[in-house]
Amino acid sequence: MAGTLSFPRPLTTVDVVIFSASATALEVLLVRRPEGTDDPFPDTWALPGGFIDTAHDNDLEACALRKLKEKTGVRAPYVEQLGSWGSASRDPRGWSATHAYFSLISADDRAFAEEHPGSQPARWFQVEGARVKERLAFDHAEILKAAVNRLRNKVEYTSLPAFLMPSEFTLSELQRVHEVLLDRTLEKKAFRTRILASNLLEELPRKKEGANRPAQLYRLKNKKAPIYFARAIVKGGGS
Amino acid sequence: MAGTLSFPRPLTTVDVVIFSASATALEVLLVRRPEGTDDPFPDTWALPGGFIDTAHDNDLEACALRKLKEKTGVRAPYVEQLGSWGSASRDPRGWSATHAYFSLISADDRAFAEEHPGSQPARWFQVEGARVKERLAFDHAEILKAAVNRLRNKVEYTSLPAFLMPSEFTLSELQRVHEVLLDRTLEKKAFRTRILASNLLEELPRKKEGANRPAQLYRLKNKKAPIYFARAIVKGGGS
DNA sequence: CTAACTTAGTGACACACTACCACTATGTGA
DNA sequence: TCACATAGTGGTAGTGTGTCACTAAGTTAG
Repeated sequence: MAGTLSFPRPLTTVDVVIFSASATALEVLLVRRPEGTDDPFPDTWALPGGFIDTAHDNDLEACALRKLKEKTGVRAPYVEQLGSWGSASRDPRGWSATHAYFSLISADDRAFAEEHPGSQPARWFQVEGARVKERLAFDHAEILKAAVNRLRNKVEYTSLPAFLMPSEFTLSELQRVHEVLLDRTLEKKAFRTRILASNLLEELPRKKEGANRPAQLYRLKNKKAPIYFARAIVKGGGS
Repeated sequence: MAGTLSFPRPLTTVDVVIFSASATALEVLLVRRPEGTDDPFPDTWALPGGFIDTAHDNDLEACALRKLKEKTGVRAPYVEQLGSWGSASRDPRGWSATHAYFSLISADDRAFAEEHPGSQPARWFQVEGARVKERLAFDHAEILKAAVNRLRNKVEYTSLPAFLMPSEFTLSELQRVHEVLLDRTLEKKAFRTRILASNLLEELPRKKEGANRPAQLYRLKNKKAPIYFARAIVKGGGS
């Protein structure tokens, strides 16, 4: 193992899959790669990310959080590592590896990204199945698919969807987000019992007024740590 | 984003946390780093791994499987990605990142590693708590801790421990491995009902003779894909 | 003012899997 | 043949989820 420093080093990047939820769909934030440069995939949508700045990023997570802050303005959202993808063929410039992160953004913070374009224009895209309609740069479609699958999976036994909600929300709204993510209806009573028994939420002293019976408002007790349920959601609801 | 190729590239490695189970403990395979070289952490135990061979490794997983094969002789064990660790400080040679994998080796294949030293001597070390007694190179103690925690967690709702068993085993043996991983006793009937109802095992037409009543032998129906239980193990057993 | 409508929220019981514990089964060795 | 050890089971309690019909509380149309 002498001369280890002489090993060729792969190109290394960090990419972030940033999710949010509209009223009817899961959405992912994508950026437009510039045209007229020598970089691959010009004028193509891609996951936010880029090279590690070895001079300023102390570690991978700091790098991911920096990119998240730049794109969404959010300082401390829910973030977890998704995995890494590396191969000789994923980047035309040579052997490359990316460290992919996975983030959930509150509905309150959805506007920022499209209003503050920064160096690259950004847009929310609806996720349909486990993909978006647009063609993505590199292997980002595969990374997105892994992120969506991971999220869908965790919906069944964690409280992750709660991190997509605005700061105050009703149980019905939370249920709707679950249903969008799982792509199936859930039974109201079972859902409410499960959530309320989990100690995830704090009841607020006010209700959301609407076209019908006002609904109790809640907020998250803990904005960063999810709850893990001992039992997964198994069955759906009617209608 | 012009001139992206000029970004300094971090040192990039792949490390593999290889677990097996003895009769009484979870064990991890470590290799001894050579002394008398310029490489950091000479004469120190470390996770098996090393630099990506960009000329021969097509992707990260292939690189991990190559290292696994070299160390354990096993071609297709259970492998999953654990995560990646990267920072300016984890390697004295500069900014470095490692892609960590996580593997479970059948008790049948434990002997190979210590009998075929290859370029570096290898040894199984007992895992106590989430660590080994020896000091490890780099941030490998942290990676090991993450791997142990992931494994412990998954024991509660997957069939992962089954991949640590020899090709034929009894339910009591499987339960003992669960108990070692969870560090608590389990209730026999509950455990057996859960496992048998899961369709994980295939009954063999023979029994294991021992000092007492012979026990039914089983083998895995699927050597690669784990089972995910809808409910986690919650409570323990007596004694 | 009242009825129809819509969404919020609950009561009561069925169901499935796990937990518990005492019991039986089948071998060895003194 | 009896003590002992481990394998394996029967029966029932416990706990969270699933089901569904019901009540609650607002709006809107007449």
